[in-house]
Amino acid sequence: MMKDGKTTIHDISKALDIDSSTVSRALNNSPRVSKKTKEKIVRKAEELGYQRNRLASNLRTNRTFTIAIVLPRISRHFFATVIAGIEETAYEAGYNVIICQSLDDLEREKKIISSLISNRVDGILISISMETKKYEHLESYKNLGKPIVFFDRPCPLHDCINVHIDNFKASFDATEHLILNGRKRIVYFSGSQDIELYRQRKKGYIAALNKYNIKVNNNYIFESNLSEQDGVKSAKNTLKFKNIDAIHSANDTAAISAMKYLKSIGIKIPEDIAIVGFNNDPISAVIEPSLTTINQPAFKIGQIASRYLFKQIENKPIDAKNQSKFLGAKLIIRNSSKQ
Amino acid sequence: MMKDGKTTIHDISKALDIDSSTVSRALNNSPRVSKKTKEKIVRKAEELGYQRNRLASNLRTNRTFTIAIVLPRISRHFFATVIAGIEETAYEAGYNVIICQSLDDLEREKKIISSLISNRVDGILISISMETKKYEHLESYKNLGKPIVFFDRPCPLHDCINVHIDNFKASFDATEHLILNGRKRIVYFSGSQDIELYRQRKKGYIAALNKYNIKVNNNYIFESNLSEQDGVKSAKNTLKFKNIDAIHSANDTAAISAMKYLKSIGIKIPEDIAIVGFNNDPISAVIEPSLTTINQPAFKIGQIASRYLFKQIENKPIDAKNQSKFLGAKLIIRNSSKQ
DNA sequence: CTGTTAGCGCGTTCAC
DNA sequence: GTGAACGCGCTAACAG
Repeated sequence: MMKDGKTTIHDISKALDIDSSTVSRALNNSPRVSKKTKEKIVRKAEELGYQRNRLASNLRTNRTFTIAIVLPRISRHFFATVIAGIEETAYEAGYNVIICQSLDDLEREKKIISSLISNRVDGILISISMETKKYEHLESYKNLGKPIVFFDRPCPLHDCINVHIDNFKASFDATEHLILNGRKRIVYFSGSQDIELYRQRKKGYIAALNKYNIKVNNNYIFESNLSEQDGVKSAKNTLKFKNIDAIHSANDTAAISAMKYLKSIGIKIPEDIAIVGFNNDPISAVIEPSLTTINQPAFKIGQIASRYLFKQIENKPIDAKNQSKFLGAKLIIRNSSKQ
Repeated sequence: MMKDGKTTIHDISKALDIDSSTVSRALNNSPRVSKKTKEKIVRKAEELGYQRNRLASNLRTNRTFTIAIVLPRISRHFFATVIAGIEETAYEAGYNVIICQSLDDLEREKKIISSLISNRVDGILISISMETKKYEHLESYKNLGKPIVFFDRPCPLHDCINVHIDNFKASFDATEHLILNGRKRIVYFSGSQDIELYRQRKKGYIAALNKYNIKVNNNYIFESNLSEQDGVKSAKNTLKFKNIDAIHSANDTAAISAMKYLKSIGIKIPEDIAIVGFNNDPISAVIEPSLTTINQPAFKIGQIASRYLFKQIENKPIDAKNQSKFLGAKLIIRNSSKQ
């Protein structure tokens, strides 16, 4: 048959002289339809090449079985891996995934959320843009009674789950690692202190210095957006000091580009200088095997964040106080209403 | 107001004592509504925090402003970059993007397509799974009158556009490059010859040997799925021969893992052996700068493929005979009905 | 267990 | 230029 895939439940209904509501129930595997009629209906449906029109059922039920991922940039390895983790979970649970890039642009993020509201996605997984400091756009989504889960970049929005690593600890460990390897004059490439994640990382760096009684030299701390250009710029600034023996960068983008630059001007890494980066990207580990990096369990983050989302969508009980360890970077899961 | 974002056109209709159909027209910017009422309506809509319910409008119009990308694996750098290219174009054109991974599993691909039919996505961009040799599932989508564009992996399905590089030429160039650098005994890691893309690449390899009067030695050609494990296995097989001075791999995964393995057992690359890989991933270029790779213009492929898709969705004229050059890998765009 | 009825929120006739 | 009425395809609510 296959006539355009436009077969509706009414076609089945007519062909079998069974009411369309029964057909609907049967196709939804409702327990309130007898096995026999169910079988008859299912057979006919296949015969006619029936495919449920989800648009109609979405409208009726006000559900879409679609979730959205909103993140700065798909092509960053960390995010691509998070997506893979989410996608796996979603596929198993029967959800579609739509993906939106904010490009770290707040206006774009707002537009995206507005479109997601119009499209009535069942839930949102988001790593907020660097520019996001107010959350009205997200609140207006929440007001629909639909859940948001934040990953990577924490957000204090009421009654939302956050999934991210323990940035303080990861940064502390990385710095300590350098110190224990005899590096004491450590330049720190910091991210914007408007952002919780980077505040935590900076604190970790400082705490490690304190632990080993190394004086914190504010001149050694460069704050930037940690872009590639920032990495080069910060590397150049680093060279103005004598005797620097390590760089700790709060993200991998800046770490890698700084390293590339330093190599290009003949500085041997890690003999002349050691670098620590937050490794989201396999390049950093490959480009210089001795580079110290903090692995973020990206795939796991995706799985866990989306599982929490699905639980909320399906009104299942959640316990968002768990804190588990993964790959050496402690993973934090918390519900911001509990704070 | 913001009462749940549940404002409908009827709320606006009541508040203004204008019929809802007029409200609908105004919000769709129909020319058949006076400027004044239009303005009044738009103002009220904003005041009430109205957001169109796309579920309803989708049902009515049988359009979704959503396209789907179906590909083997998101986390491969090549595909992640293609996605970024598609997403950019889609965002500009006002489309949502939903992403589905086939994991190179035909059954999964079929399920995905079936779900996309149910969800009435406006178009599909697909890099078919390795297992896909028949195309009924794709045809039943096409029968809805909706377009499919194939990228990376060509497909002969009638009346569909294909976007991919010139695999023959890329492979020829790579082999020639090795030869011109004095490498003559070149092992070739081939992909399955059931797949058009790998047939082309193999032909390119052979053609280059022919050009320089190098005899094709079939023992030097290993066919596999080019996975990481295959890379190691093929590398081991390569070592059984004496005097091999180059490896040309039909994909980067196998090339990289072969190279890692060879390095691990003390073979110096490229002094003892040169390797050519198809570079989809920046790692391969970074891990061994002298590794020769063929760059695929992934972002461009995404942009171009999605532009063709949007044109078809919007019934605009298309010319799918263009062939442009990009980054040294000739890009092919063709409509399979023209063949 | 099955049928009847009604309506999700829009967009589109067709009148006037 | 605007209003009334209908229907997209499906499912929830209520009968029986």
